[in-house]
Amino acid sequence: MKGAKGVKNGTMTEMRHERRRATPRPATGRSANRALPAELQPLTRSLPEQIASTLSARIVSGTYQPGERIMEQGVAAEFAVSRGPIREALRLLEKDGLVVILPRRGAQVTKLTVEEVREIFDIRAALHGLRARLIAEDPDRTRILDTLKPFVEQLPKLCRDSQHADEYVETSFKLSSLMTASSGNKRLTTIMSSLALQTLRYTRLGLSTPQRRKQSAHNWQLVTKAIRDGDATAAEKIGRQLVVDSRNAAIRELQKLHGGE
Amino acid sequence: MKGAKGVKNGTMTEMRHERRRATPRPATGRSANRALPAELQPLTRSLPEQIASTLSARIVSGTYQPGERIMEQGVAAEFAVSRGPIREALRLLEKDGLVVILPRRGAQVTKLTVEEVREIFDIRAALHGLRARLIAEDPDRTRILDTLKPFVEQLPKLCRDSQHADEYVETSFKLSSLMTASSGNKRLTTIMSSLALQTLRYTRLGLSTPQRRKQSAHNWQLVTKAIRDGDATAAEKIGRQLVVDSRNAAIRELQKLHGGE
DNA sequence: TAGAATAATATTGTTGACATTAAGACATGA
DNA sequence: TCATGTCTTAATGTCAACAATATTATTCTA
Repeated sequence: MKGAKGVKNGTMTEMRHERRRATPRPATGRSANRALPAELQPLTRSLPEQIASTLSARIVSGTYQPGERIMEQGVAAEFAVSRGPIREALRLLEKDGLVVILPRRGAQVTKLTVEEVREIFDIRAALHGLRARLIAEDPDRTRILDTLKPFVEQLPKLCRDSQHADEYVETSFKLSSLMTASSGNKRLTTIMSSLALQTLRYTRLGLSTPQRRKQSAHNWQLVTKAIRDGDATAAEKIGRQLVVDSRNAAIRELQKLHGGE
Repeated sequence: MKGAKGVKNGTMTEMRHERRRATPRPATGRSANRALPAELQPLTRSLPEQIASTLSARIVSGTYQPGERIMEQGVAAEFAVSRGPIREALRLLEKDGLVVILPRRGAQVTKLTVEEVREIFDIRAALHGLRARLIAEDPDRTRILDTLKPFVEQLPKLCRDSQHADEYVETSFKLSSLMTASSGNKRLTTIMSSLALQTLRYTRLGLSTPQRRKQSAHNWQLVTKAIRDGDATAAEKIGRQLVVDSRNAAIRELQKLHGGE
């Protein structure tokens, strides 16, 4: 009952001794000793970030179940590093809301109640509204819409066949991410990405029927139109409604499965 | 140039060996081996949490300047612990957006550009609107308003004298926190507390004149009234406007100080 | 002197060992 | 049978030392 713990995914790529080449360094020579050069983010992802990324994928994909404990030494053994970097990685996941860390009890995959799912969707709705309004008010909105166009047009094609359900979810997720990034509000991007990731499995649940996908695709078209028209108020309203519909569908399916996930 | 680093605040209270008593444990006897008992949060704050709390106060109060680096061994020496707990504490602060941690470069106090301040206030505005709407739709809203009443009534008294400026900010901050907690959306509470803390210094800046404080107090009364009337739409609109006014004032003062903080 | 290469130093990253505590197993007694 | 207490086990918390890297200071050269 002791060994045979880890290796839940195939990504066990010996992260130690990776010798990631230091940033090529633009040879400016001069060292900016001022407080923060900021701007250029590190090209080289740190070890904890790499580990967090892997674990994140497992959580979102369901390899790690909600409520499941993630224990440090198991992960440490798997990645062939000590527990230090694992702890950092878990803190990063906590920042994204994917795990909860309780003192003396370690990390466990976030497990949301129906009520909490509803709460997060409410927040997302408000922020989606804000996002739609910001873009609708942007003079550059037509250029932004052009980059979104292929995705919006892709959605209706993926409605019918249940075979393409996953692809639909993925496309709408990308569309949403791209749209958020286009809003020009960096902090909003951070928060919404985090919330979208936390609710991705529930969003997927809510998009399991063709009708719902049709409704979703329709909503996206409406938002796009309102933005193109520059109608900020309408864009905000529809953007919010899009998430509210998503929320209702998700909760309906959730309660169909069991009373209190 | 080596010694004499730390001890920026008087709170150097030998945190090591604190022997915090374990949670009294409700003596249920039965051990729940299921995944997460959840609910009851640990009564005993962990060492990193205590340290993070102290550092947080210093950042918000300005003892640590924006952009300033916080180096691990300095803080470790001050609190008489090793660097491990300090790192965890810094991660906690990062989660609250009070510091930024860059790989190989450590933690530095978050320094916001005017544009970023505007962004955060925009998000806060949307969420304040959501909050006001949620409460206005709550059947229990009158009871909630009763708990808020003393604060709302306190505000106008603190408008005139610039002497009470700090007290005004503090009172409105508490009022806002209390109101968020009353919204019933726990995740919203987390996010808004974090954003409010990040922008506290700018909110303070925006409330430096008596006129602004009068405007703010008036807004609070309007929100309260709309909520009492159960007018969710109005409550949302005013709740949002309250933050927009706060934002505009803050940015005005910020640009009065210098072009690009 | 200015600028670049180089050395010195300070700081973060990682590790393995140990301390502390929680969870489960077992035994005892009502 | 159930509750209580003790013991065992396993996990997290902390530490100090070392490795890798960034930053600063120095030296060298044009």
